Amino acid sequence: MARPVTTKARARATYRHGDLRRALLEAGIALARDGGPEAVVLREATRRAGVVPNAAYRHFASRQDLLNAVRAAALAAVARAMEAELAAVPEGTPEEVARFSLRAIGLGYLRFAEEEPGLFRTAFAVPGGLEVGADPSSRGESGLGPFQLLGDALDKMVAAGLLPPERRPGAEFLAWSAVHGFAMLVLEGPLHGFGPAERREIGARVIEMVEKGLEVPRPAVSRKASPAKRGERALDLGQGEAASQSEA
Amino acid sequence: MARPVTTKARARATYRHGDLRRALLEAGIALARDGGPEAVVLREATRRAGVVPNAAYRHFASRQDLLNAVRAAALAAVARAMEAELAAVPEGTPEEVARFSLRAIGLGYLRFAEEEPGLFRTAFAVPGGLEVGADPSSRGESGLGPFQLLGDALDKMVAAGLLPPERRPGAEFLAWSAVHGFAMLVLEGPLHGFGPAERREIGARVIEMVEKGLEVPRPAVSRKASPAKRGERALDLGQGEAASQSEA
DNA sequence: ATGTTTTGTGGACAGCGTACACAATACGGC
DNA sequence: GCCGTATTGTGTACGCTGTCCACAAAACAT
Repeated sequence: MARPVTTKARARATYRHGDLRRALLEAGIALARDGGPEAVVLREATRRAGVVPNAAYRHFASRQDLLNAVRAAALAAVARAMEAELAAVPEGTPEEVARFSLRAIGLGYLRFAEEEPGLFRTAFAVPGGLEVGADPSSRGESGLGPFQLLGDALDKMVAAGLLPPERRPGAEFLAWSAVHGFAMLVLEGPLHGFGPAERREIGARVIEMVEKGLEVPRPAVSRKASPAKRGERALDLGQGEAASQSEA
Repeated sequence: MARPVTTKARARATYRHGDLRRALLEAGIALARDGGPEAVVLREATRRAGVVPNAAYRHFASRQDLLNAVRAAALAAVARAMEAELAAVPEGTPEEVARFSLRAIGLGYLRFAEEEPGLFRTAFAVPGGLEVGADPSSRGESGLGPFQLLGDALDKMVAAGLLPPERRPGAEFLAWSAVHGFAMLVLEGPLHGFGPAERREIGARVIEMVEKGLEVPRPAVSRKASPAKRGERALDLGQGEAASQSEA
């Protein structure tokens, strides 16, 4: 309602929608919010926009294209959740700020996963693949996406001397792995048996784990006892295994 | 081919398939292997089994039911990948065995994710939810599912004195979070820019992080400075937010 | 006012999951 | 061996989906 007609507001004819693209995007976001990515159905979005199915193709190349736009919006929402948490970080020494910033990032992430599971899954549980910083519409208020916000927090930790610079490269993946994995477990069921308080407790331990994992300069465990043969083949098994591993 | 006919092998009439359920399951597994869960299409499975679409309904209540069976098989495959890695753990002191068992679990998990992304995603990236130990057909050779295997490894660590007993509850979620999250990042794209060697390096650091995170008895960081107001409001974005968060 | 570009409509198609009625086969009791 | 019954695969059909095409209406440039 009250769409901004481009020239003269000839109120009778609804042929021109005014801002169909936005309407479709918002319908898609609403669908994703309750139902996740698979609920983003093109025809349903057009239905909600009060328009014939094919009209969508004037604004999105395909359902996947619409879904990508919804995903960008969901990523932006994740970024905003992080920013909201960052804004609550109290003043203090650079060390404190850095440490609590990292924590805030993690908490914002988990908070969003728990409160907006549909959008969260849309943002991340994507079959096709995920470009971390590509789409500019996936940023938060600060103009940064979730991934950049995490990187910033880690940079602050380096500056504050909490994270050895040589451990900085790849550190976002350590942090992201732990928190993202936890969010996935929460969403996918394994932690549904736990109450919210227990989940938060475990979530806090996950974040602690990240902090611990980043701080140590080198593993205390010597790898001397590591079996030689595993070092060689490492992660490639390759042939023969995949062929026979269907369930009998 | 060469299906075991139940009574007399009247080779001409193919009306009775022999073991359609198994054929459908294997077709479903094949579909999931290259294409992930969304590629498990009921009609295509029946096509591959050489049967009319509705025949599937004599063996599976719905597409979702077939998908669940495929998922169980995929979980069993994950368990077998873990077991294969466990079998390579060398003899040694209980501490060594315990530590390397945990590492083997993680490596097996990551190895499977990298080698069988389709099956891995089918096993875990499930919209509906995931029962960790429910289905008996989701176990490996040892009769244990992936989750129980991890639990066993952690129990071994407690027995070896590497993990304080009071930290044992919930520990599988810490470990699982980190490794599962890393696997997801590998599958979903963010780490596609890295070569296999770098991915393995980061994966190893993730596992180190888990080990570090489990060993420490209590967090060194006091939480005194945590902002109070955050406890109250938690996460309500609610109104007006979705409306304005589309990219213009 | 007129021609061009943009945007929404109408109709169609193949593919999907699934429901119902029906036919072919296997099995259990005689 | 025969026959009723339960099992399992077939045929047809419906509504849903994403997408293509030709066409019409509105907006814009001239």
